[in-house]
Amino acid sequence: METSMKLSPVPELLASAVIARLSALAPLDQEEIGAIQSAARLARHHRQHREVQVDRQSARQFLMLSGWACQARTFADGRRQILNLLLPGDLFSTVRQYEPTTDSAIVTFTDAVTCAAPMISPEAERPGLADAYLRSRALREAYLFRHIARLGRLNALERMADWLLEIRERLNLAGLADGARFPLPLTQEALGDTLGLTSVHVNRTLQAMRREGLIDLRSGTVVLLDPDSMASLVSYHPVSIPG
Amino acid sequence: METSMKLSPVPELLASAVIARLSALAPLDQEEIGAIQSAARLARHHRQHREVQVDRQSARQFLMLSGWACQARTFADGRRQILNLLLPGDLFSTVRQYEPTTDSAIVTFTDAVTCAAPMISPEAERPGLADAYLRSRALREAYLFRHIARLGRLNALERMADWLLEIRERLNLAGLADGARFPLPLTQEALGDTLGLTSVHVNRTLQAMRREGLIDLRSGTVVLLDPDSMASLVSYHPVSIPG
DNA sequence: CGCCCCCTTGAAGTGTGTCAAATCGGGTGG
DNA sequence: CCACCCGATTTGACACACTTCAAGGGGGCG
Repeated sequence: METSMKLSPVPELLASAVIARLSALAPLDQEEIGAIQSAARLARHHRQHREVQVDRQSARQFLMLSGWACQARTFADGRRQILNLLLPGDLFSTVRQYEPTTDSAIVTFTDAVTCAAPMISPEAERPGLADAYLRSRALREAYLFRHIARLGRLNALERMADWLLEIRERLNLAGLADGARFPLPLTQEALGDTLGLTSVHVNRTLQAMRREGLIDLRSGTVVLLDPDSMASLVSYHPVSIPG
Repeated sequence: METSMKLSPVPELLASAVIARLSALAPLDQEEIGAIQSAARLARHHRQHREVQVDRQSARQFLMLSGWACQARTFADGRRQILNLLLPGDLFSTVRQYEPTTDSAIVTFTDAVTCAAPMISPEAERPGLADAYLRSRALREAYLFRHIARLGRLNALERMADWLLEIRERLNLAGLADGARFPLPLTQEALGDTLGLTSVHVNRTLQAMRREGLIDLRSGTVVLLDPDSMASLVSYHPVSIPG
């Protein structure tokens, strides 16, 4: 409960992941960074395992300031599939894709903080921010494609390896990975819902990776002990958005 | 080879799928329809099983005038996963998501015809077209999410049922499905690459669906004999993009 | 201290993959 | 018009990756 409901403790720090990520995607000028920081001052706090409700009147797009969340689809019989992971620094929107309420929603894994994404209304005035949003959306699509290929064609070990490498890459962009070490605040059941596996098999897969000396995973933090051999296992290449 | 390389046989007919689909997404005025038809006059023809190369200088986005294609990822060992199907009327772009040439590309299943998507440069001048593009992109994302849920959590029979219902829905939007009957110009191997299965198991699954009286599939045309029970099998709801 | 959630492990079942061979069907050339 | 060919479909037997069911253990928090 360290992320309490009190208002914005130091907005500069709160927005650091967003600023790191977006300015890695496109250079931002001082005014643009200021716009993000003011937006972060109107942050919304979300407790863990809650559905994220944002009012679509205020904005079309939002920023994850901190915490982990996901878009997930739940089937009638309880099966669940995580569609898209939301990490600190990510830009997201809240289109309800399917009809009924059980279908698709944004749910937090941890306590999280979001805010409306600063608008880019006068077209030419904030070229960096517009460009960063554009690239952020392109990245998002690249990761959706990777997710599809992973679920369709990789086995459990490969899925896990590919996914861990992706998460490191994404956290790294937001300045949240320390080399090959990064936080992983998901239960094995949530991992299963992400990778299309049962939690039991996630457990066995993680055990296998530990035995092979590929990872060290303890108390919500993972270290990739041999990222290179993991990458060659699934011929992993970092995504790169041209032009 | 009936789609030959000769230039645009009656552009009005050529663009009919695009016009049907886009104007179903948002009402288009006469000028906008004219813009599509002129764009279709500069069509590019692609032979089946070829990679689609479009020059990104001419446009960012393109329209499928006719034919079936896909974006697919091929792994180093030959495994292949279809990421996104392109049907007549679809709007698509050609970002290379991954690095090497083997990784992700647009490939035709049949002979196909594409053209550059008419621009929407002066913002207010073509509100219908801009809106249609926006909704087209939202639909595309909804189908990507559906694809993910399918691959992650459905078994072979469910995947096939869900996918067939989706294809009918999409073809229907472009005016290309005749009730529950529609063309399906994919080999069982291509179906496998779409659904994350082997062609052998696709075959067995189709046999099972025939035995159950769910489908009639012969010579590139499928008829859904019992769409309702198929839909309840996977709790299928048509996608709907709000406001 | 005790509860609850999460992780861990085993044994058994099953859906899908693999390998291999036969058949079908449409297009081509003789 | 027939013979051939080659890719696509079909079928069977077997292997194995993953699921299911079930039980036990660990750790944090009230």
